[in-house]
Amino acid sequence: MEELLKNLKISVSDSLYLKDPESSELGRKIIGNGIILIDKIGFEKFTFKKLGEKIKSNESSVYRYFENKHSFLVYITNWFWGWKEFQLTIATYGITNVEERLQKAIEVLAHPVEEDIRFKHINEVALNNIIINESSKSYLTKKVDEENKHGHFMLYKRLVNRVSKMISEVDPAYEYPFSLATTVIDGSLHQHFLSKHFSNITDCTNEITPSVYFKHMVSKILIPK
Amino acid sequence: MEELLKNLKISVSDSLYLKDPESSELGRKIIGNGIILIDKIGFEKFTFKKLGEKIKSNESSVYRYFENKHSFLVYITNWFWGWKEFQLTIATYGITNVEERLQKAIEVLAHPVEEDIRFKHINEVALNNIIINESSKSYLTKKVDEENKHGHFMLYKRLVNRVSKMISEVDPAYEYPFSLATTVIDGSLHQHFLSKHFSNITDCTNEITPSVYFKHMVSKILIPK
DNA sequence: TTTATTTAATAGTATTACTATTATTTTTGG
DNA sequence: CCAAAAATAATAGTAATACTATTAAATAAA
Repeated sequence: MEELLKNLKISVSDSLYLKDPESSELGRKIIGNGIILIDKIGFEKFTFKKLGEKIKSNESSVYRYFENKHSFLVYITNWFWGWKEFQLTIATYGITNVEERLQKAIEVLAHPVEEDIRFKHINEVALNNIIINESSKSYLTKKVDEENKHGHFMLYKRLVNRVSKMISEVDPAYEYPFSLATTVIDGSLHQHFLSKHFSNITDCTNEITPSVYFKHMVSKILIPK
Repeated sequence: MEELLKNLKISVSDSLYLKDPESSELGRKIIGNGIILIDKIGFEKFTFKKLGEKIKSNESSVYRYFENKHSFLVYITNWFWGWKEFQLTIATYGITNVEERLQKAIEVLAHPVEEDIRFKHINEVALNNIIINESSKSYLTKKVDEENKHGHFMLYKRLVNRVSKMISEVDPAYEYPFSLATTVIDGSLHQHFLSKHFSNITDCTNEITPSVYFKHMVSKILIPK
C-alpha cells in the first residue's frame, strides 16, 4: 500500500498553469519553495523575483510556469484540496456506518495538518498555513465568476460536494447540507486562524481543535435516520 | 427617537487614522466615496490616487487622513462592526426571553443589510459588500498580532463577546460560545458570498438567507435551561 | 488681520508586476 | 553522437503602485 502510494500525483486543472510544474525539476522547486516563501513573508510581499532568487533561478523562468502570483496561489490551493479529498477518501474508506464516517471526515478536514511523506517536494504544514492565512484571497477578487467558469475552484467544490453527500446520508431530511459542509470546511480554517491570533474570541485551542468543536456541532444538528 | 438618533456617530479607535475623517467635510467625502470605490473596483485595484480623483481632491490630501489603504479598510470595517453592534442593541432591547433575543441577534447579524438613513454619508449596502468581499483581508496579514495589540479589531471582538454572552445565557452549559459566535458572524458573511458566486455549494438563497440557516443551527445546538 | 491650519498641486522614488529579447544550457530524436 | 528544439537564464525596459517631500493656495481661528 505505502509503496503503491509513492507515485501519486494530485492532478490540478491545466488551465491553472502555463507549463505543468510537476513536469520538471524546476517546476517542483517553484512549487516547493514558493509555498515556503509565501508562508514566510505572506502573499502580499511574495513576488516571482524573490522566488527566482530563492531557487537560484530567474524571475522570467517562474513566469513560464505561472501567469502571475495569483494563479500560483490558486494552483497550490487546488493542490491542497485535492490532497485533502484524497486523505478523506483513504480515511473513510471501508467505514460503513454513515455517522462514524462523517465524524471521521470532519476529523480529517478540521484537524491540524501533519507532514505527508508521500509528496516530497511539498511542505504540507507550510501549505496548510497558507490555506488558513491566504487562500481566501484566491476567490475574494473581482474575477471570481470568470475564474470559476474556467474551473479554477473545482477541487474545492468537489470536496464540498462529497462532504455534503455524507451529511445527507446521515440525515436525508436535513435542509442545509451544502451550507453545513462549507461551514465545517471553511469554518475550521477560520477557527484555526482565531486560535492563533485571536484566542480570546474562540474556544479552540491545541487540545480542543476545531475538529472537536465541529464534530460536536454536526452531531447536534443532524438527526440520524 | 428617530430625531435623537440623527446625531449619532460610530466611534472608531483614533489609532486608525491620522486625522479623524468624521471631523471635516473632506473626511466624510473620503469615507463615503472610498466605500463606493472599493465596492466598485475591489480593494486590490483601489488606490488613494483614484479616490482623490473621484472626490476631485488630491492623493496627498487622502494621505493626511489615513496612513495607507490598509488602514482605511480597517477603519471602515470597524465602523461596520460598531454599526452592527448598535443595531443589535436596538433590535434586542427589551426582549427578556433569552432564546428569542438570541434569535433576533442572529437575524440582525446574518440578514442582508439595508440602507440606514441615519448615516447620510455612508452607503451601508456598498459597505456590506466590502465586508463580505474584502474585510478578511484586513486581518489576514503578517501584521495581525501587532495591529491587534493596538486595538484595531476591537469593535469586531466586542461584538463577538456580546453574541457569545447571549449564547451562554440560553445554554450556560454549552462549551463553545465564542466559536459559535464567530461561526455565526463570519460564517454568514461567507454564506452570503457563496450564494452570490458559488450558488451550487450553498443552500442559502435570497429566500433562505444565512439568517435562516444559522437560526436553525443555533436552535439545534443549544439546549435551553 | 495675521497666523495657523488645511488642502491642492507638483515632483520624485523604490518597488511591483509584468513583457520582450537574446544568449546559453539542456534535452531529445534521428 | 550530433543537430535541432525546447527550456532556462540574463538583461533591459515599462506602466502602475504606494508612497514621501515640498511648496503654493485657500480657509478658519485667534
